[in-house]
Amino acid sequence: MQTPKVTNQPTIKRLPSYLHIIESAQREGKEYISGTVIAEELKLEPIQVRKDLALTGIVGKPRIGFPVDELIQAIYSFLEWDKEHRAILIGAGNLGTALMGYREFNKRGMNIVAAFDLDKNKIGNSLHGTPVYSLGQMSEKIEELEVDMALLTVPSGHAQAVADLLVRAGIRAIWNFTNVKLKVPEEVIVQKEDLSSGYAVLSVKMRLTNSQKAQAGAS
Amino acid sequence: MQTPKVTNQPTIKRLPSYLHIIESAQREGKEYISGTVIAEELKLEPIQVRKDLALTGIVGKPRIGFPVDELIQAIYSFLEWDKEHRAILIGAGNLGTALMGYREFNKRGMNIVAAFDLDKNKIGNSLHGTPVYSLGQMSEKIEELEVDMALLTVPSGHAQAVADLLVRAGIRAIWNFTNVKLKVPEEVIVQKEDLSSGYAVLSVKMRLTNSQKAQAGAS
DNA sequence: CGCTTTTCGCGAAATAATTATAGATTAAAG
DNA sequence: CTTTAATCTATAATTATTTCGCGAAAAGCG
Repeated sequence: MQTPKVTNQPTIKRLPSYLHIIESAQREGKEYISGTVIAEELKLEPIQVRKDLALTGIVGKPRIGFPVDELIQAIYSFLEWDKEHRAILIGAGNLGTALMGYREFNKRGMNIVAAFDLDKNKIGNSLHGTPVYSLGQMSEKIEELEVDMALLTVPSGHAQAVADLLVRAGIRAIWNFTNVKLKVPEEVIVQKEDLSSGYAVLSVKMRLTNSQKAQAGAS
Repeated sequence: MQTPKVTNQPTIKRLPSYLHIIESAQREGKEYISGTVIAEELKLEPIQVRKDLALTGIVGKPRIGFPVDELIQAIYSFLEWDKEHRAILIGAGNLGTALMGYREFNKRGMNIVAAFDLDKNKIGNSLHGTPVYSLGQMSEKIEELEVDMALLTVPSGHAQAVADLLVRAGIRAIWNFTNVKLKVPEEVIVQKEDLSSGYAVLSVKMRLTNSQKAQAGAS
């Protein structure tokens, strides 16, 4: 396989967790890490880890594993986390503030350069080092700051209206933390972060576990 | 198929978004909704929506669709969102506070009955109506309040230690919002909410779009 | 009423993702 | 220097998930 398909979503979603482990191996001074070790840490199959890592193009050495530094670099490059992604955040409530304070994003190339809100008490101040502007200044700032993406953390009632503003201001990628399905032109990328879906999975797992226990008790 | 497999994760993750649309149809007074309409709203294939909904056991009528009230009830029941899930939250920072204020959880059967933190200023007060206790009171309160699950929103450095406490206190399900892979006994369910994985997907989408544009420009 | 259209359900086909197998490579032990 | 065990790659097989094709049901309409 010369160029494996790069659109395997499950694989892409696993890469950050691999990165975590590989980086901690790096901190421990290890030069190599094997797929087996990563798999054990994450309770996955070694074969799956190796296949996922193959996507980055790095080849491992039998008996010792993959070169840590190269692997980290390759994952960063695959995700374009080695380049700066300038982001803005709209809605500086609790969730928005939490995201601005999330250090990991910085390491992953995301730079939240400005936040926007309606709250007069927040406007003009800064949160976790990010200046907060009024919504009215958004278009202007998007241009001025050369923004690549927007994190949307407004109350759901305002989500679509703000998304429309963002699109008109030229934003091409929106990370949507609201529970609203946004209607945007097809060339605009929307990544929806859906808390309910995680809760749904958890709920079903709990139900299955409980019914298993009930069965075990009955038999 | 008499009993379709109930462990189709992608399907389960889509159910909440279906629910959203079906409930808004209900608010508009509609008695029936077709898979086609739901699919259009979410930009999915109608066939996929129908197949997913089949999991709930509800049968639709040709030409008009699925009965709204029954469908909602069936999804709730499938996810056990028609029963109360008593939850606690550990780590009343920005993210934790945001989650406590997230009204949708209440509608979905989740009742956050207590929060725990180390911050003296928070302990004794309440946030969004949820009382905040000290971490030391946790085991006691878990028993007293008959808690089913725990939302973990502490700084990653404390995640494993708190998880150990939770397990010892008898918690069987943890919704993990930290970026730490928790080590817990296998009978304990952990649902990890991984922000980085969403960002990874978004990043790759952005890269592909940009390289497409570059190609289009070059040709 | 009979024709047309929409939508459903089922079984089958196609596609995507994971897991298994086989052979090759290399470090370390004997 | 040979053997052993761990790990890799590549290909094949399996399993999971999505999509298709077809016949049937039901509403709307002439």
